[in-house]
Amino acid sequence: MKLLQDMISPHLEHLLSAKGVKKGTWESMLQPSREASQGDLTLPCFPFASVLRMAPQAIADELAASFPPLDALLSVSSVNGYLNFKAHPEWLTNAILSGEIYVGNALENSGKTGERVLLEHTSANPNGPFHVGRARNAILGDTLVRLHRLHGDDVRAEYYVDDMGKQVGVLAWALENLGKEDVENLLSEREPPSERWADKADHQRVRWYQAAQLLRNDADEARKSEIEKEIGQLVHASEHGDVGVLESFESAYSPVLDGMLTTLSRLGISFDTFTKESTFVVNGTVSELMKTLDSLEISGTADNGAGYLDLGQRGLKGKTEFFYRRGDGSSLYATRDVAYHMWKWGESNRLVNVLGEDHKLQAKQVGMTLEELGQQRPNVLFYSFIKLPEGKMSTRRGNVVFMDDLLEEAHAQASAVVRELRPEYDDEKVAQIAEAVGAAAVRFNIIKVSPEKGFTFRWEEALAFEAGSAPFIMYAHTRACSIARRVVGLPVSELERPTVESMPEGLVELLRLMCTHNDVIERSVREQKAHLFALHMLELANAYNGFYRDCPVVQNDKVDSFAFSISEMARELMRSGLEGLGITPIEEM
RNA sequence: GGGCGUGUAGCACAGCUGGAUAAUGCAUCGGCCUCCUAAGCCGAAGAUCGCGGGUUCGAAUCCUGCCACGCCCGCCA
Repeated sequence: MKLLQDMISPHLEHLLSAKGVKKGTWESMLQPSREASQGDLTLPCFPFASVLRMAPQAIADELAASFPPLDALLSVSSVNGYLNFKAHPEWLTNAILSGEIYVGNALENSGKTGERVLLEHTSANPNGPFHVGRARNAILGDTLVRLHRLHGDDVRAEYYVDDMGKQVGVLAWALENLGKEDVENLLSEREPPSERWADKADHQRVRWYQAAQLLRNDADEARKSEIEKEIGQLVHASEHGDVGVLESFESAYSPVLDGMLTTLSRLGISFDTFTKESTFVVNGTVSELMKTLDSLEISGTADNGAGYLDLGQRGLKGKTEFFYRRGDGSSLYATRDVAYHMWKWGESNRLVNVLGEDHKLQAKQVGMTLEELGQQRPNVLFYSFIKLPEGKMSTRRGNVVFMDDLLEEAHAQASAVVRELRPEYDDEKVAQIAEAVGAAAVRFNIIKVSPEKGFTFRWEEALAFEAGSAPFIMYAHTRACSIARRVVGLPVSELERPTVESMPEGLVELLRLMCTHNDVIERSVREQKAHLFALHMLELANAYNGFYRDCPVVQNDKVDSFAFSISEMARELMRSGLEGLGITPIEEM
């Protein structure tokens, strides 16, 4: 609780420096209490024992006894060598009602902090529909975009479009060379495509991609080498910046990308800018870059003329050679990525990338190369893959859960719940609620766990609508909305602030949590841990439910002005917080 | 073989810049709708923090060895 910390730090400094303990040695130790019942902030006194030659307990006792009384403090206590500070609920009330808690807006750039962040995420190859595995990147990335905005940074969400190279080449070749019948014959043993998505280009065209991949593996040798030759020529041309080929690639992948973006938009995910990988080949920055790399001290050349950097000289372990140019002179994906990053640094003063854990080595190589060129490394958030109970997901093998299907299923399940719980709602209302709840449940299920943890996708978990899920938070928010509606037109009491003695537990808990709200956003953004904020939102909703239980806002058709003010503030925080998680804060459910 | 990551109640997951009785949800057991939406609230039970050693006043957290799982180690993207 930074609010409280700012109040007590000067006094602690005064007391401790008189004893010869410097600020640097204790400042970082003043932390939120692990035991919430003991207080809001705690200073463990054990480390001072040897310096002061006193027992920790005695130090804590002495500090507690000599700490000056402050409006901000309800109590200072000493327990087992810990110095505990408890915030005064009346002071917390004052902080909240006087607007010291920043509500923020997750949907717009405010420029409050002056930070300009370029956040690249998703950037999936446009060769087929989004599956749940790929979606972790998009959900993680979009949530970080929103949290940065909530924090007050200016953010640009960017999609790096892989518009050249083999994957797109295969798709373009297939669309050019295979008829619908060829494709269906080749894929006759696969599950047929879902009727539901028959009109969606990503679902259509991925069949061509899959068919081509099958052919490349299973055709007779003559046909195989012919196909490889044709695809190879396309890929080669694209990598040398052949504009005609790049245009044909674009017309192959564009409808697929559009389909993928349609899926993402249903999850509330959108991008500000799209940058094509080929840009840096066509405009010459990649070949410029390769020349610069050639001149570096750690640069080397292989027998066939390929260029690499020996990153082992800079401490990289394992495979130390990082190739940036092929023997034929063309660039590699990573080379273009370096050029892309140099461009990005010109656009912004902070870079964040969201990448799958399979890109760790690559990202390290790109980062080290940037440093070698006198540039900074970007911040990278890595995540582990989502698996199915049957194993790894793969578009190629067709072992996937499509995001489109998951969202449809989530909508259907949510719809069933709403119909059962609220039989009085009409179809339109049910559909609107089900859409918000379904998408929220899917997002939250992924965002609430820390990214480095691999997890297995299970339908029953993704579609749980109970405590610990998005609907739980949404529900607390609708309660606050319901109160706000109820209050309209009723007589309102004078605003009378209760004293500590008359504050029920549920109110105090809510006040404390609201006063940590901004701290959690700050930390989530700084450490790139969206799950911390997700868990905080669960706690906030839980605390609101406690307040709802203990503090009736409307009683005997009269409005308690104080309770209503707190409820409204909590409603605002829940609304903006839900938006920060990419959840639509609906007013009824 | 080398590098990186993960291992916490039956299941899932938080805590990992060392600090108190390891937090939360599901599942289990019990209680609460004449009262602002019960998708809720209150309570009970449930944990050798993968295993062994070390550092420390104090270790889930740091170091080290081992075990299990995941990802990577292409002049692919």
